[in-house]
Parts: sequence; C-alpha cells; structure tokens
Amino acid sequence: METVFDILAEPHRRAILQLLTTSERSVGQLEQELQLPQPTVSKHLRVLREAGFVESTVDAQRRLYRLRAEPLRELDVWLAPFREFWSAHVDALEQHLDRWEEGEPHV
Amino acid sequence: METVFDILAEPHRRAILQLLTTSERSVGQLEQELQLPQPTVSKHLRVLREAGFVESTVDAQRRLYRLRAEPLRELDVWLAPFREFWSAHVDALEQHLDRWEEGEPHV
DNA sequence: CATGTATGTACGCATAGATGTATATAACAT
DNA sequence: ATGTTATATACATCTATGCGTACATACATG
Repeated sequence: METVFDILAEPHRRAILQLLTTSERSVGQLEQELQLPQPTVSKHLRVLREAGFVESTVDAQRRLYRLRAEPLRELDVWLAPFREFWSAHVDALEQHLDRWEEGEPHV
Repeated sequence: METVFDILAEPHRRAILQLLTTSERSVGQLEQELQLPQPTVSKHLRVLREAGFVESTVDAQRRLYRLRAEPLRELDVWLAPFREFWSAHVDALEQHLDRWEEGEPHV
C-alpha cells in the first residue's frame, strides 16, 4: 500500500499538486508548464489519481485534473502530534525572548 | 539534496520520529521498541540526523536522540497552500449542510 | 474514413536506497 | 589488560521505481 509519503517523495508529483492548487488543468497544460514529456506526466497523474490526490473529468480528448483534499488532510493529521511538540518549543523560546526584552539577559 | 519528503518516505524513520515525540531515547531503546536490528536503526538515525530531524547527545556508551522541530515545520509550511484549498471545500460542504438543516433539502 | 490531436500504457533499463552480515570504534567493568 | 556493552560503518545484494521509447486508444475534423 502506497503511503501519502511515498507519493509525495517524487518532486514532479509535488509540482503537479502545487499547480493544481490554483486551478484544474489538462495533461497537456501540465506537460508544458512543467516541461516534462507527456508519458511522464500521465504516469505521475495515474499514481496521484489512484492515491486519491487528484480526480479527472473528460473534456473531449482531454482529461481535466483537479485536486482532492483527503490525502493531504491525512498528512495534516499525521503532523498534528509534532505540531504540539514544536509549539511547546516555540513557547519556550518566546518566553525566553520576552524575559530578555524585559531586561533579564541572564536567563 | 534530500528533501523532507524523501526522509519521511521510509516507514521506520516515521516510526522513530513518532516515538521521539514523547521523550528522547537511546539507540538500544528504539531497537527494542521497533523490533529492528541495530544497524538498521543506526543508519536511519544517521539519515534523520543529517537532515536535522533529530539531534543526539552522548551518555557514556549511549547516544540519546531527541526530536528537532525545524524540518517538520518546513513540511507544515509546504502544506499551507493546500490547507487553504481544502478549507474552502469544507466551507462549501458546511454551507450546504447548514442550508439542509434549515429545511432546504434541494440545494 | 483518414488524419491529427490528446492521453494512456507496456517494456526495458538504470539508479537509488533499504537491508543483512561483518567489522570497527568507544566507553565501561573487573 | 581483557572482555563486554553500545553504537557506528563498510560492503554486497536485492528491489522498487522513475524514465525513455514505442505503441495503443479515443475523440475530432476535413
């Protein structure tokens, strides 16, 4: 089973996803904007589609691809415990700086 | 250059990071908790260390590894534009449900 | 129907990286 | 000093996967 992380490890796939944040695009448009050979784009799109990152609709010979939220939300969930961890660290740093600004340089 | 995504693509490395959210640990502890051979743990720790995910201090023959915030924060930043994207979608869904609850099933 | 455009897929290759085994380094204990 | 514990590293191997090339499919238009 391909994890969210496996999918995102590929730079071109991340580039595709980032482009799709602004608007949906055809395969040809992605091909041009990313300067990639068409089969490469199609193969990455297949991976992204099967993992639920994107969905497509048919427009004559074209397929229009757009973003789906789910898998990235999954990543967000995975990140949650770490966010708690590092926000604790930010707090510690901020407290330190606050105290420093109040005139206690030797904490 | 190893990206954050390359590092996180490996399941054992993610497991290590998750363990370290609660407290710092020695290599031997990780070895036991993850049921992995020691060289495997050491090699993953090296990758994580060189990418800034963890840092270690020496305690006699042991090395104690603990989490660092930076790289995961980087991931959080990468995720930001997508969060905007999908929160828009959540809003759309919520509006729909709100209207439905107010007695307009045919939206 | 023939040709062109848009996209998907099959196959072979090359490379990266994860693992196991063995060994090296370093700190302790007796 | 010698052995023991804890961790790091070197080397060979195996597998997964990204890519290029070629081809297939599908729709459109003259």
